[in-house]
Amino acid sequence: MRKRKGAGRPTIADVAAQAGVSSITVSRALRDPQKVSERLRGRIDKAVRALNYIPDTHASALASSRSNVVGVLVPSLTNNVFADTLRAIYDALDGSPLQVQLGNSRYSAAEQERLVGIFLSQRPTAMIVSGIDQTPAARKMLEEANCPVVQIMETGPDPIDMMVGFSHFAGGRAAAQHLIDQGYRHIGFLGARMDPRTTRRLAGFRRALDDAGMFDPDLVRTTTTSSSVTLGSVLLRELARHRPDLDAVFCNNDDLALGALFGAQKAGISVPGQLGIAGFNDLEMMEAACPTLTSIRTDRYGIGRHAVNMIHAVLDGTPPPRKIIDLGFELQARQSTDRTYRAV
Amino acid sequence: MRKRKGAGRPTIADVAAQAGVSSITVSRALRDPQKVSERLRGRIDKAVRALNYIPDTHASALASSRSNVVGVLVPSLTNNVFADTLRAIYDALDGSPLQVQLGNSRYSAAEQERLVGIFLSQRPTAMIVSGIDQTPAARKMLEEANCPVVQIMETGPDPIDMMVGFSHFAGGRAAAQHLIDQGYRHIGFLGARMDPRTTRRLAGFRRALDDAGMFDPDLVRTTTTSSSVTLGSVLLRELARHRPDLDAVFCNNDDLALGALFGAQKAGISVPGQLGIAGFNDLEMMEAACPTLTSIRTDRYGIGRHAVNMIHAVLDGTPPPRKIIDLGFELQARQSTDRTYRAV
DNA sequence: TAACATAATGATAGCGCTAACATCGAGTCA
DNA sequence: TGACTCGATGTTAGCGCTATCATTATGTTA
Repeated sequence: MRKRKGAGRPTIADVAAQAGVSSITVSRALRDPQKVSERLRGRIDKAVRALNYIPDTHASALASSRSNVVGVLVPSLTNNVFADTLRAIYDALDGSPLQVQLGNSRYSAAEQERLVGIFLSQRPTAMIVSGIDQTPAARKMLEEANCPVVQIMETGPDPIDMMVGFSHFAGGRAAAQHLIDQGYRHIGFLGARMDPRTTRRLAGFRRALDDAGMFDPDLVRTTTTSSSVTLGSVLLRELARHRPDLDAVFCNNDDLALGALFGAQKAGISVPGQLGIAGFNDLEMMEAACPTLTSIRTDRYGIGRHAVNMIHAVLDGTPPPRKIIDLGFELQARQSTDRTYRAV
Repeated sequence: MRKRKGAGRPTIADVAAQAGVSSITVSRALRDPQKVSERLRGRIDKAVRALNYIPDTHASALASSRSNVVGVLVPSLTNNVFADTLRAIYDALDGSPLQVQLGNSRYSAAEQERLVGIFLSQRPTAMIVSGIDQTPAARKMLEEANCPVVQIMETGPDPIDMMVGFSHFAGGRAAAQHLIDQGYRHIGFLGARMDPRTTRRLAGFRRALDDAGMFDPDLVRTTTTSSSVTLGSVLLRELARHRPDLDAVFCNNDDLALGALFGAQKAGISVPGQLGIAGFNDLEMMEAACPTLTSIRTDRYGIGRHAVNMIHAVLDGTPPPRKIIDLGFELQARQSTDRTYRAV
């Protein structure tokens, strides 16, 4: 025979037969129970349970040309920064029928492009992508995707559709300015990975130091390897050995800053007396450290929340008033950059 | 008219028309290029690019009753432990056509059950779920899912299908035994969240102390709130104030252990001289800390890798020889539990 | 050269669901 | 009472793709 077999699972027709109704009634009972009388609803529920029926997402998406997927692309799963944003996205999507489809681009624009293609083939309800440095092809696909698109983590002049983030340049600059204001004069930079955002932090750092006539390229230590506490410890000790006049470091993230603290402790350098340390993002541990560590607080959770809210707004037909939301940042000045602080 | 509109995107038929071939040839050219002559392949590729054609996953999945989704359920996205495992899963799936669909159960068995239902409705190729404490309904669904299922992070006697992990009980016991062996006598326990796995670590801890006649429930501090460095710092100081005889703590994860170190430093308690500290998981920072922190190293990356390998094996028709893989753990004894260690 | 593989392509009919329209009975109101 | 609304249910025809079989062109062998 010419028949296909399917997956062998019970279908909506099986449920309909068992309940003695038509398939469409089952479909309605499942999607919008109020449209079906209580009597039939009871019979249908019973049949669903009896057959262990699970509706087929793909068939549903195909028939309605509507999926319930929100595609989310992040460059890293290990980085706490994105974990916070993801948590916000999951929280904000809670209760809505939307499902997250998560992609990990591993800090590669090419990989992001590949994933954009794969994700769009699911006809997502919306897309959330990290950063503003998409490849031209990825950008084109997203522009033509016919769904809301939110770029997160950063702001920039030319959104694909919508944007939520903050200026990493301004953050880096503020951190450097703080160190200058605290009286540090030989300020170094420790940077790992050097993706577009950390690069812009460095640019902001440099601008502040340039403006103060204090920039010294020899005090900048960057690597493309991924960030870690160990790396921060190593980089700091290298730099301190190479340049004994170093009196402060801005670390392009908090892992490095924590590592720098440990590195200083191992090298017998007192923080903040001999060395000031500032990080970026203000992870929870910064406040708990001893001494407490200065950082630039960023609202990762807010970024995720706003991104989902913008999407909901568009889907509800009430597009948000502003296409670009800058959530800013906040300097958290703590003991590690307080020259008047003396350890207990 | 009775026509539906679809999503308005180009379909495989549009590509076929443009290339002057039949749809099925386009389908073949896209899925298995060798089956189509070079001449047609060229025309088809051109048409695909010209129309910006993106195939529809849902239609494909429906027609072939086969999706390329691997459903992965983890209890947390913020926890580094799962981040490592996820990274391994993504890495191991690289190059295969399989896509990860990630779900966040937030440490709730009920939420996990709900997500199992949602995920199975996508007819996944395989499922990876965290833990062994599924609800009966979730377990039943997974057993009947007709796809490979791997339970990860833990081992237990009764797998749904396959398992990769290690014994948290044994890990907790080994940590406690180490502290006993190092000569500590008033050993406390700091625990956050207290999900099934951390509870089993506590049980292992207790067993070791019971066997040594040293268990003191008053030295156990647990909370159901989620783990953090700050929490570790707070719990340690509370416990040390309440019980000045405390001479060591086993923290049910590394965040708490790091916090305990900071808490001790703030309280002027020297580590390891006055207080030994051991953590669990051996995150990268443990080796970088000052003093370096003892922990139980677990192979989170290996868990993810093995899970995917098992799935690939089953899909290739060569089921793995063992249904349960215990990757064990490894005690990393460092300065924080070395009573002979003196700070520089 | 007949008989038969083999490769390349096509026609057709679903996959399991839902949009769009159709029907039917019960109430409503002038 | 007849015209009409309205809610509940059903019929039909796709959504965009691929499994399955059919066909045609191209060698290959005895």
